[in-house]
Amino acid sequence: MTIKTQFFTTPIYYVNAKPHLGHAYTSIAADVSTRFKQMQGYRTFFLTGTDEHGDKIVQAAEKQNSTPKEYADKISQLFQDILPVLNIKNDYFIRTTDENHKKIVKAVLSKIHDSGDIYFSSYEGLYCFGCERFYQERELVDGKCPDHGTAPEVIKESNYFFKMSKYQDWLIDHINTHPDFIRPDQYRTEILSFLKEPLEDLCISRPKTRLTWGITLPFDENFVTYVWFDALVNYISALGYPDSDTFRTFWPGARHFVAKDIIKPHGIYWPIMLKAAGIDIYGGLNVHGFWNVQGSKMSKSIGNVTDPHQVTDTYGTDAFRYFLMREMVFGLDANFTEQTLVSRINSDLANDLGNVFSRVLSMNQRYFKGKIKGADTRIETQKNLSLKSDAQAAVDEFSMAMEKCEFHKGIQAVWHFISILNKYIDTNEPWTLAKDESTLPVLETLMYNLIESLRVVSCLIYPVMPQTSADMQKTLGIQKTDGGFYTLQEAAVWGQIKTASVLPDPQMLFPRIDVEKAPPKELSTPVKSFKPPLKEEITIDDFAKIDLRTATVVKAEKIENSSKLLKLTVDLGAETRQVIAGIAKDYAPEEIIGKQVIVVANLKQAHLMGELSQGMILAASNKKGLVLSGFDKPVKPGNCVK
RNA sequence: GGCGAUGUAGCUCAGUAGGUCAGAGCAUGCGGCUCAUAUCCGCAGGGUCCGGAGUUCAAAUCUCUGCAUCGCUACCA
Repeated sequence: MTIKTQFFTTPIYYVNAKPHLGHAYTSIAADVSTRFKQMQGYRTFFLTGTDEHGDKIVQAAEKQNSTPKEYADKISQLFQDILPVLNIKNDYFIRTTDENHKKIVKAVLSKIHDSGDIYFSSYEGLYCFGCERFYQERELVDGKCPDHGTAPEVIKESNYFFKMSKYQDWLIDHINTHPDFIRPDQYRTEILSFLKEPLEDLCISRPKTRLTWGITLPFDENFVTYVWFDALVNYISALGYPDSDTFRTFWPGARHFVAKDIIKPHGIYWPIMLKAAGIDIYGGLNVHGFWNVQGSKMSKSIGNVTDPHQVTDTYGTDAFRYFLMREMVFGLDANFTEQTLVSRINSDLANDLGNVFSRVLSMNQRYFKGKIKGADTRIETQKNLSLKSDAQAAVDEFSMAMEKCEFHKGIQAVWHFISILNKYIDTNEPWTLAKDESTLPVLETLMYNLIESLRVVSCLIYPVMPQTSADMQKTLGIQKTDGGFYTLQEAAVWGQIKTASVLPDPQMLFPRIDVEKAPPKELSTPVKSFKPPLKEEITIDDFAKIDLRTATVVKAEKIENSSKLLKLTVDLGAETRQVIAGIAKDYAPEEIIGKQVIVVANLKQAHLMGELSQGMILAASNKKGLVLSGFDKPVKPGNCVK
């Protein structure tokens, strides 16, 4: 018989930032799924890694006076170092700067190039030589580069393009015929709706005159490959595509864990790349949502906690893993707060799991000095004391949910079982049975069933909390060597705890966190950071170039077909001008007439929606929208503002 | 503006072949137990299921419309 296999991946993380909560979640989810698949008897391969090429890395490296490679080494190491901290067991860690990866990217590119799906083409764009990049019209400030203040030049550049459009219909069909291809469903719909529009071909190169930190195209020495083409190939290069056994064994049915922001490259580019290269399409995508961390509202302790190192240091790895898996519905966004985390730890882990474990084993200690007595099946039937079917139900529900990445439901199934155990104890009152010699056999049956149930619980929590699972099993005297685990099949077999063995005193699995004694909130100063980050420092001379003037709005009207833009006529004293302002969502034309505002008066004029704009009015922007600048006393139009 | 999603108890959310679907967990209050990490068990309070209209004998659940929030996108000088 053939052993079933499963390949799971995380995205390769871009090395321009340190690992944070989002990275931790994706990796933990993939790790949990991997461990679960192992419990189902699958052979698994779990891949993670870092994405290390591109402009941003070069720039970040320059800032630190190091080379791109040195910089990438450093950040990549951070991602590698956090894996053991989160108890993630990956089979391989790939880096896009690995020689083998580069080789395979080239091989795939050659293959697609040979088959005619890559073509050379030139296009025109606005290019700033200072930044060494193209700008979209709308990115420019005053028609100039926002960084250099110089007007970008229209240049013609040639690049290689990948004919994605050719495969659009094929992809739509593939998604329709493979319901599992993108999960959960909402993201499948999203991709399909995106595919209703014609796909544009993908630019996959950068000339070396602009970027050298990348993989040279195999068919043109003067170009490097750009962005996704390099990154996505990691999923097969890591397995040793094309010839290795590992690739042959694990590639079929591969599933990629990704956050919702990168479903386009994964759901569209990647399958088309594979198709074009004649490689089997991966099995599917598991798409998850974002963690919201309420930025500035958070106290320091909470704020720091979003650093995975901090939170695991404070609360432990298993508690962190549990919280992430329990709190987020896979696919939807969720909130991360320290308060919720602590609440989960106290109620679910300490009060429920930890307490029932301690409760049962302490009783067994007290009544039988830790010795495991057996269950009397006759008494069990008579008094209806069996927990077997409840355990089986927990295993079944757990399995069904985990299979679909419904981690929260899987966990709920286990906790429902724990709740049954508590009720079972309450109903049968072992402390009463212990007082009467004649009911000792009933007590023995009771205790055996409870301990057996703890065994089942210990097996089921393995994917989410491997360490706690092992700790429980050690106490129960059933630990596997080498951090092993029980398969679902093994776990479900009732009656495995050996009678006559003696269990030690239980240790406390999860101490309660005393909320009262928690660090006083007022002591922790909020860590606020500018969002978006502050721009580069400028001098007073730089600022002096900007000519700000007071102005009065004398006329305002909506621009047809525009949802954001208002056409304003402003009085600047010396002259009146027409200014197009993107404030229509927050201000009705009539309500701003007569308002005094600040205008950037020496801004180069531009056209928007066909309308001339001779300046720009200043407004504060926040989440809710825009608030116009103004003055607390009336001023004459045309005055300087400084 | 376009496309999509969401809107159910104080909080986080379950809940569609439309009829015990008005629920769970946490939080709150009361009662009980004492084996356990002041844990566990039971009970209670509290909701116009975003508003409105419609289909139906019957709608949180279907249709339309409005409002709010979020995401993507278009034009944010």
